[in-house]
Amino acid sequence: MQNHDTRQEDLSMGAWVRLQRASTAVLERVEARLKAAGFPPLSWYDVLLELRRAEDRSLRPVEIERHTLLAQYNVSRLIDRIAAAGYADKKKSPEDGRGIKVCLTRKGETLLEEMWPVYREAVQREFAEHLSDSDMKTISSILKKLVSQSVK
Amino acid sequence: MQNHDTRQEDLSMGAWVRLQRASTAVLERVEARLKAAGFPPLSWYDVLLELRRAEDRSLRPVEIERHTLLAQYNVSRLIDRIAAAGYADKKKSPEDGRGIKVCLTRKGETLLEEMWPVYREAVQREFAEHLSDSDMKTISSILKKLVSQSVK
DNA sequence: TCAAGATTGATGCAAATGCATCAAAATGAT
DNA sequence: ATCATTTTGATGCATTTGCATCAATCTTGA
Repeated sequence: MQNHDTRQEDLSMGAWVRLQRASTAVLERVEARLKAAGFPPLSWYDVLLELRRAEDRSLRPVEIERHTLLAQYNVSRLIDRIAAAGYADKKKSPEDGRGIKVCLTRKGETLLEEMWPVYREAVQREFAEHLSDSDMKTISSILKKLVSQSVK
Repeated sequence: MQNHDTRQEDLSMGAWVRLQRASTAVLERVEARLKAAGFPPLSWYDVLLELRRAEDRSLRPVEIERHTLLAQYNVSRLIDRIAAAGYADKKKSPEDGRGIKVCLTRKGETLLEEMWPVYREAVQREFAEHLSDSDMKTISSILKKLVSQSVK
């Protein structure tokens, strides 16, 4: 028998495709609810949330990059947009001449507070409502194995 | 106690975030392998595969839209790119004056055949290898509940 | 100390996506 | 049959992403 038999291959591809379809479908529905409520995309929320979690409510772009899995050039421009909208400030990093610090503004905190109930309900309705608590625990622990894996 | 208690909320949000992170991370790695091998993005493969599965190796754009969850305007332009590269032909639909039929070409079939081993191995290495067969069955059956849900 | 290399963040340009809208054809109700 | 409605597919425009590359600064090792 071959290294990868057909049965196992079907199983992997099926699970793979389902993972992609399910996460895309639900993400689109959640994003649609945020947009319908007049809010920016989820990526803005993610960044602002990371800022709020940080020590002094500020992070360097490179840290945001690591937290969010966004590409460097995307972080750079996402920050520009968020800052242009007044939800964060870009300040020179005191300890690293190359770097900047992205600081959450009061307006950014307010946005987080306003988005949260809408986001929470969207996830509830489009995701959590369809699964049991046990389902969620199960996929959490399985998917955890996929997030940080060795590069090769 | 409130309708949504904090414990349950943490559970849902945790599972939700993990779903998004995991699927994005693995998708990026798989796409990177395809690109490194000189192939077009996965969306091309998805479309061509749907064409090959179809009755006469052709589908109307609206059908592709439904199979792939891509937006209408994205399908329209993705088809243009795929056709421009010679992997499919756009023909007038005989039974519907509005419609077109997208037909898989021989070159498209060849691409599918050439991409398949690379795609298969990418999914194996970046996804399947990290999970047990039982894990894959489990997430398949759980995620199935999320794919087609009522619009509400 | 100082040169080589790595890290950080920005940006010009091309490609892809999202949005709104359009025209053409099909459908359906009267 | 006719007209309003729906469906299908395309497209102009703005936004976002991806790629390659850059300049500035930091780090390391001799």
